[in-house]
Amino acid sequence: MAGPKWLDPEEMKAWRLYITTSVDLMKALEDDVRPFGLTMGDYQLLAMISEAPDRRLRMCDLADQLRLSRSGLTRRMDGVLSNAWVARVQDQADRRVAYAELTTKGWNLLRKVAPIHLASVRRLMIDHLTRAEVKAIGSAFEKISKALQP
Amino acid sequence: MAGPKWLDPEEMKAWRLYITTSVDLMKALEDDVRPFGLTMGDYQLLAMISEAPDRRLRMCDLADQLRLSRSGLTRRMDGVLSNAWVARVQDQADRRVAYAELTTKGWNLLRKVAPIHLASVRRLMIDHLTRAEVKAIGSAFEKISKALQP
DNA sequence: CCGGATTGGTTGCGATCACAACTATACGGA
DNA sequence: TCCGTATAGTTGTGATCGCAACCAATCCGG
Repeated sequence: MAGPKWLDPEEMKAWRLYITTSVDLMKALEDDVRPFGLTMGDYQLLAMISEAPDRRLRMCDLADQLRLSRSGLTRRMDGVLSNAWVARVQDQADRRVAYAELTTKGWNLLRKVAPIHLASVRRLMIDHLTRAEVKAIGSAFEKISKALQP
Repeated sequence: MAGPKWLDPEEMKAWRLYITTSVDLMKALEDDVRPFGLTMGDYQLLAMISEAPDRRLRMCDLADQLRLSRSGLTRRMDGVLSNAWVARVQDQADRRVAYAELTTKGWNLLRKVAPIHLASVRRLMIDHLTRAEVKAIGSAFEKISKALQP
């Protein structure tokens, strides 16, 4: 390991601000989607499905992409299913498989909320950053992500 | 608001990698402290107290710094109290106030775990970044943090 | 010095989510 | 074909945490 046991002041500053600010940022984004009856978890689920072919995704792929356990996804689906934003579609070929499919109602909701959510991301984060900082965050987390892949 | 409704590709890349990688990173750090019987929440609580004068902190200040609600902190204290890492000390002057005070046992644990935790932060995050990226993350989250202050 | 407002902290309750155990389906080698 | 294994998803249980309601102690205006 290259480094000493401790982080130098700049590393410590980056680490601490990243950790504490991330929590605050998430709560603020949560506040901005709540008026639509959504949690950030719901929003991310809808957004993820909306980008898949036919606006449907296998449950287990969805769980992986959302960083949820299988059971976590089952429980989260309860909410979006009962609101009829997502429909459950059983695969005919492999009957173990279920798809989560965005309904028209879900799609309409997402079209309404997405611009507002993205405006929040801008207002709370992106608009405060220089282009270089945006790029640095992109490249930094890309490397961190790759290193985490095992 | 300066921007259009959507994020441009670099902004979107930064945003998405930041969001998803942060979850993975937290889980990996969680894994690294678990062998010591700690959660990251416990660790951050101990670390926060350890830096305060006399290694004690008022409950409500601790809750604010940890981004926990009052009740959330009460519950989290249950764990560290029963492990005797932290002691509860009632303030004599203002009898509403309780302090969370690091015990010798808690201090010894923290001295053992801190280098290992910080090594994890290095290995999983800092060591993959250039100095410029570390600085950019520091300055970026500093600005985001300031903008979030109500 | 008294009564209302404020502050500090806990408790009841509900939401979220992970782990382990379970069911059901599909696959693959003998 | 058949059985062992792997894969997809759900359910029981327990941990974490926030909100609302609550109690206790302090502060403050009159």
